[in-house]
Amino acid sequence: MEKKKVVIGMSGGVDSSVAAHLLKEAGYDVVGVTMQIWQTEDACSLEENGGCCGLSAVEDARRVASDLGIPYYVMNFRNEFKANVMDYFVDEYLKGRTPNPCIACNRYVKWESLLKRSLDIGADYIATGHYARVVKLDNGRYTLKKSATAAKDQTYALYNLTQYQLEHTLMPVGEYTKDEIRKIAEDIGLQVANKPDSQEICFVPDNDYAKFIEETTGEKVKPGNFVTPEGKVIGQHKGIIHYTVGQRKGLNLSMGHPVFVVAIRPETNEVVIGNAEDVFAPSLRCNNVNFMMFEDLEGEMEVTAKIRYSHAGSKCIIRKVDDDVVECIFEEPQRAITPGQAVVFYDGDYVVGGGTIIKE
RNA sequence: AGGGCUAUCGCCAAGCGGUAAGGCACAGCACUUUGACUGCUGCAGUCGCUGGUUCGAAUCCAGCUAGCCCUG
Repeated sequence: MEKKKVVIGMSGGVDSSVAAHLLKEAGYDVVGVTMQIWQTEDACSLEENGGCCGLSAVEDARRVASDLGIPYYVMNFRNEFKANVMDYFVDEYLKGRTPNPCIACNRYVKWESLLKRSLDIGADYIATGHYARVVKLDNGRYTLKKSATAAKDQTYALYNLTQYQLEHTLMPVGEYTKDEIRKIAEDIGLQVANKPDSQEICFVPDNDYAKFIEETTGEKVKPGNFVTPEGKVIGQHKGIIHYTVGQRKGLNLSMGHPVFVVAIRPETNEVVIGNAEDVFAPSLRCNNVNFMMFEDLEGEMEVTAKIRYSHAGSKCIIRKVDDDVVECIFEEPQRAITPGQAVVFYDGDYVVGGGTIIKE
């Protein structure tokens, strides 16, 4: 029987490197690929920022592929990344919303572009170093299961995957803890064993995303008013792109007690400021919905929803209120429900589906 | 140019003769494959100015300056 061929997306980090190793051990015909996304050629050799989409990606990944004895290629996805991740990121902020670029990158770049090109060159699967597990349910559908370790689970950022994409995806790292992965990396002698995890937005290395937006658009954002929920003006803000719901730092508002961003109003260029308790809300709505466990949601369902990457999850009831709109009513009010962020529904360890949070 | 009140960190504010609390803001670090939240640490050699009393003053006294209020 012929070996199945799998393309592993290699970032040069520990996780994808070990994933490649695990696949090879499991008997797959493994091909390593690094996606060129935002880096310019001369920046690729810089030695900073490990992990997902870091600067030293190509150099490290090539080295790992060589160590593992697998073929290695670099594929250019700059256009796809620019259009679907960077431009989306900028547009969302300009609209007063808070995007999650990693989710967009996963969906459009990794699971649309990379998967297509991989299948084109004869692969059966693509694989990544995500902490998540692809499983097939009794009803024949594919879904994601949380990784073996609650401490590191990345299913949230992958809720968008279609059945077809899941059917052609392998995530071998999902069965292990981060420590186990590092241990394996050490045992097989990988140089990258101790590379730090990635963080921040990969294409904004200095973490000043507002500056990035202004450089991209070539325009300064307009300052506006900070207002209370009652409409009283209490100060001037630097432009709505600098803020997100729930934010406290950087407001430069000295009210005697902590104050937070409650909402952003792009129509009037206002940022609404309130107390800690004003940031809580009992429900949300989302669109761009994708379900994994079933074709479509019928009636009501009790699930656990995560409203941001590092959210423990909270019990709620979901139901459709329109063709592509799901309403989610929480048992307990949730803090900083933010338009533009993803909400992902879970049934135990399994991903039910998810969507993009919209304004109430 | 009569009378009263007030002047302490960017903002608010303790202090009432014994050697500058606290909150907010701000900064750094930790956490984090998004933005945030959170936690930890830091943050007035000086109390509007000038003199005086005292072993010792932000705290008492005098003058000056500034702001607020009342009466001309």
